[in-house]
Amino acid sequence: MSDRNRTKPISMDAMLFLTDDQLLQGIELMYFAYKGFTSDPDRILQNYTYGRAHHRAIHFINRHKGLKVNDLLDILGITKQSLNRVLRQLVDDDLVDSRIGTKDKRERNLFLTDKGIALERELSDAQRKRMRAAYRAAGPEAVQGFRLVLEKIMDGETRQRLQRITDT
Amino acid sequence: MSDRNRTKPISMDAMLFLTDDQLLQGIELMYFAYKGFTSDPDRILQNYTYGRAHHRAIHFINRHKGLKVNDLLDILGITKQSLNRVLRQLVDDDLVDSRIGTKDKRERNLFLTDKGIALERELSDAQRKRMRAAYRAAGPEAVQGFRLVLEKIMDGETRQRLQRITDT
DNA sequence: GTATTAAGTCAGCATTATTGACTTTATAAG
DNA sequence: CTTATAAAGTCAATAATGCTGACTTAATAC
Repeated sequence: MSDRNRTKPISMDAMLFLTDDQLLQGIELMYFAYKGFTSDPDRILQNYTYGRAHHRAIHFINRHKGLKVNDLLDILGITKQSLNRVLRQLVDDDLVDSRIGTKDKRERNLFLTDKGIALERELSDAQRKRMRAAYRAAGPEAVQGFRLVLEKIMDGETRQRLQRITDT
Repeated sequence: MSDRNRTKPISMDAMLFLTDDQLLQGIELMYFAYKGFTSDPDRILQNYTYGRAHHRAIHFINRHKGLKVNDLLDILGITKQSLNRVLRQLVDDDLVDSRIGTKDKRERNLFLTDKGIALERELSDAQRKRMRAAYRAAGPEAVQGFRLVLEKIMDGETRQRLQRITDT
């Protein structure tokens, strides 16, 4: 019998349920949970002419009121051309207000209008309700763990980008 | 002062960090984590002619070897016509083997070929690596919580569907 | 023998993303 | 002051993934 076999009776991997199958289960869980997570807004958005892209724009404009177009592009990780169509619709439909920057007039600061705030409410209420129910059912400790793992799954790049925006 | 105010000094919501802002943070976390979660496979798939839809098909055919086309449609929650394009490509490219059912000859049982198994490996290795790192960094208790909350976020319908397939 | 089921197909359309090539306006650098 | 850079916006073409509707083929069920 080798040294290796004698000195590693309980591996770190075993403690963490890190068998390939357990990891695959986690991966699936992530997929299905995300599907549930987006299902409420998706259903609501069907009543409008909007899709997920609009939802995301509305969400982040609400979270970071007055953010610049470039910041939004940075957060979403999409191209200017991709956002353009969506943002133009939202501005045309009077959900988003695009104000010329006070310091630098090239910049546009984005805000939700009252109409935009109303839609944001409708969307996030549904999503919050689901999260609240899940949190309740799972309990406070589970929520702590949930958040911790999600943070670690995120790209480091994304984490930094978020930090940058939040600091501003 | 009303009874209600006196008897509820610390609410269940407060214990669970259920303020609207905390919930919104959880929602964002979910969005960004999912983005990170899919980034590795997405990068790999760019080297092929495939996308996320192909990945999902490959994943579930691997997880439930020999599953029927209808089962796969059920799991993915998409239409037959949507899957068709993807599945045909995978069969044409010799990644998936579609065998006529032994009991009911109308049915097709789906399997990965050696080539399909190789791609599945490449994709899931990357994803597992990320999950393993996140699990390690967060610790066993956090992982427990993570899984518990994700289960609760899922649609009840989805949970039942999964159960149905797993039992088979 | 007819109805139903499983699978597969074709056509057309919508959403969301991409790249490339520009324009306009405003600020920064020389 | 002129030129370079930067922020925003636009047009066109393309791709991936989903949808609905309308079918066909083959096999099983009644």
